[in-house]
Amino acid sequence: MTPTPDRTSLPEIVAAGRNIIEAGGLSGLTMQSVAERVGVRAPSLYKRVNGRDALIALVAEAVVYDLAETLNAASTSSADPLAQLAALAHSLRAFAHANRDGYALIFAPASDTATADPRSVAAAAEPVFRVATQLAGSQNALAAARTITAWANGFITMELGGNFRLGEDVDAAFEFGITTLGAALAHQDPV
Amino acid sequence: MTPTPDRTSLPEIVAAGRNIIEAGGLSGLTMQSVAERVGVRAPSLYKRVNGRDALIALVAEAVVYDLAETLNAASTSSADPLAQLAALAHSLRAFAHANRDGYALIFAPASDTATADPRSVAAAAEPVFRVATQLAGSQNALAAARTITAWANGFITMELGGNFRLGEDVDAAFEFGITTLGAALAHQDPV
DNA sequence: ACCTGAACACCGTTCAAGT
DNA sequence: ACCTGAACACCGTTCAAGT
Repeated sequence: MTPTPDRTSLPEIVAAGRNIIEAGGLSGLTMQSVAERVGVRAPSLYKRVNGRDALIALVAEAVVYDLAETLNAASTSSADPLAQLAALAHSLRAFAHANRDGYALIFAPASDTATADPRSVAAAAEPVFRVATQLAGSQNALAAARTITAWANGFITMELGGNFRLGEDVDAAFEFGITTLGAALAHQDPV
Repeated sequence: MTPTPDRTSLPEIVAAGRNIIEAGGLSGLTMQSVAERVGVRAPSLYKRVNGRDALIALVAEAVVYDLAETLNAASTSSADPLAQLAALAHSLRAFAHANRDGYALIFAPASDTATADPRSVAAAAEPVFRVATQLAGSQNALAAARTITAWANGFITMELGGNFRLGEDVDAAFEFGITTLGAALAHQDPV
């Protein structure tokens, strides 16, 4: 007679998915593991989520949302464009290290893996676009922003994927990239 | 009595896996789809391969091997370091476009996905290391090579992942990155 | 209106039995 | 020595039946 009260919610499900991914990787996220975490049976999840891939996409979206907040905070730390670039790069790397598998979801290259909406990713990268404009001028802003984000994301992906040789000074290579890119972009003619 | 003759081989299995990935993505690669492709039943694959993850790793290794050949060929195209950098970048991008899902395997960021041996990847990147040495001097060679590969791979990953807005001039942004990086690295003091 | 058990199709993997 | 069918555990997903 009386309708059963809600035993979970979409935000709770997404949070559970995110925790599971960070603890045991993407393969650990099963409909059953998520259901168990929120105290429900797997079929019930389909009342709020379209399926596993849709859930993964929602998790990716949540990570991007957090990343946007992090980058926004980092971009206000200084007025000097070069210092701002460094702050953005460092906070991005720190975020990736703190959210390893969640971060991997954002730019997941595999064609079948569900991923975040490119528009959300672009929105999160807004602070990068602003500093690129200051550095290279509005004419080159977009290409400059692409160069920065591509480098930073590529570096972090390689690092987290274990593609740096043991004993390498990874921190130094990261600093080298920041200063090299910063100097090169600042040499562009501002328009 | 008489032992059954071999009905398939490891190279054939790896090639089948690679074709399947390129046609239908990583999720299309199942032990059954591979077995069917080589004319055998799924359990038979375990005579030559340790399991699905091991097979994926072998596919990744095969892709890296091809990539190494491609980059080696591109690196001999010119004597000028800047032209060589451009040639390497272009051939890497062309290779990634021609081997989308195979390329994604190389730097797969997901912690659980099987991936290529970092040493094979490093070997494939040898031509990049050489041009980095010429550009930035042996002192900065490693950090410079990291900057180049991180940028190029990050750019390609974003591009293949659909993380560029529609209507953007992606080719122009790629050229911008090449010239910017080339100029910046050449400004380093050679040692 | 939400939840559940049961069921279905499809995985990866193991293994005893065939040749 | 390689191959196979059968079996097992575990997925994602659907759906009729409960409250």
